[in-house]
Amino acid sequence: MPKRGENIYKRKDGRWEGRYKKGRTPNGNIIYGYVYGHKYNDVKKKMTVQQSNYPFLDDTLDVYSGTLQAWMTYWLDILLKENIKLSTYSIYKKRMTSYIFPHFKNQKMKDIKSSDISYFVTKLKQSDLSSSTIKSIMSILHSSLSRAVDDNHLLRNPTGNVSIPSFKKKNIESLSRDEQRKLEVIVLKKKECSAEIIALYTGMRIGEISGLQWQDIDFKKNIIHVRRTVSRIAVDDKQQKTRIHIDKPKTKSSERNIPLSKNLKKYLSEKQSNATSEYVICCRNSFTEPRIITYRFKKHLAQAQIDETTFHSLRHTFATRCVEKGVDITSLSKILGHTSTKMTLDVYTNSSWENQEIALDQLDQQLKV
DNA sequence: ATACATGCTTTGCATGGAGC
DNA sequence: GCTCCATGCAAAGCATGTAT
Repeated sequence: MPKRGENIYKRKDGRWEGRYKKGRTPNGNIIYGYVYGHKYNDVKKKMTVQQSNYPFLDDTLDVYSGTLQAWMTYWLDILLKENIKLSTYSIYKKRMTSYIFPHFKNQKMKDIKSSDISYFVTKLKQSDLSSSTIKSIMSILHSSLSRAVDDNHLLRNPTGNVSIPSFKKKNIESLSRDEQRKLEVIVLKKKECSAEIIALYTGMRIGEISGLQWQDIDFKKNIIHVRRTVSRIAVDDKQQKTRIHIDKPKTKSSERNIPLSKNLKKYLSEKQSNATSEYVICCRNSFTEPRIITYRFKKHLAQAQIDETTFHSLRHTFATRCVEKGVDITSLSKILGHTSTKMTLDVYTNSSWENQEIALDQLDQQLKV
């Protein structure tokens, strides 16, 4: 039976058709040859015969003669920049200039062999970078080189079979009901609007809360619009090394509407009446950058005598409470801004046994015997 | 169903400075 | 002198699409 990538498919007329590469047009498009047959196996045989006539396709290869550094810079600044977020661009730039360029110095891209890559990895492992950073550096290197291959500037990608050991995922953390209550007691006393309350009752991410403006809250329709994220990213600037960046949310599906529940509505409209800024979470009459929100959060945790945890765990807490209350997974996904329920399930299937029991009870109620 | 490649966001840790 | 915020650098963690 056909396998993915083999390029053999069954046609509507009942025949099998296989395609093999014959060469490339001047602008890099592949020229295919075709074989047909009534049986898959016939086609496969014919394909192997034909393909052996075209063993190498490098006649149209337009080898890039510049340095790795020149290629990667072109790749990032010209080919990639429009398609990625500024924050990603800034990370890539940093990894390139700090690790990749200093190592490969003026080496030409076409001369780099897998052994050079392995040596680079060895060097990185000897440094005290974490495996996730090494992975990230290597993935940048790998994707820039595979773009060179795709664009016919390089015969093969030397990073092909260099592997980095992966690492384990951590369990998600969320607050227990008791901890949640203790935290709420602390933050509800505050005069200013609390980021924690918003997180606990909407599940919004820290950057989203940071960018939340009063105009995003529709008190008539009872909806919170998630439209902005705030983050601090590294920039190429002599004056400043990092800068606050306000952008659209993480992904398309993150741009979403969250229902505004009754008590939260009451809480928010009270806070709105003495608001001093267009931003909901206010710091010096403007938005509060995520960093400051975490800073305050840690302080509140200490006051509430709750163990150290991350702000993101409030989002998990929200989701956990939703599961406990029997919110279905599809709705939860939408509220959290996941593109599919897959992510939601991946994260919350290992929630506590108690939750699973409740979920099963929910299921059980649908069973009409 | 799971793993991997890639993109994007948040956190950890360190330090410095304005303003009380 | 202390509190709170701001910044810099690095790492960790989250999310998605795609290949296996």
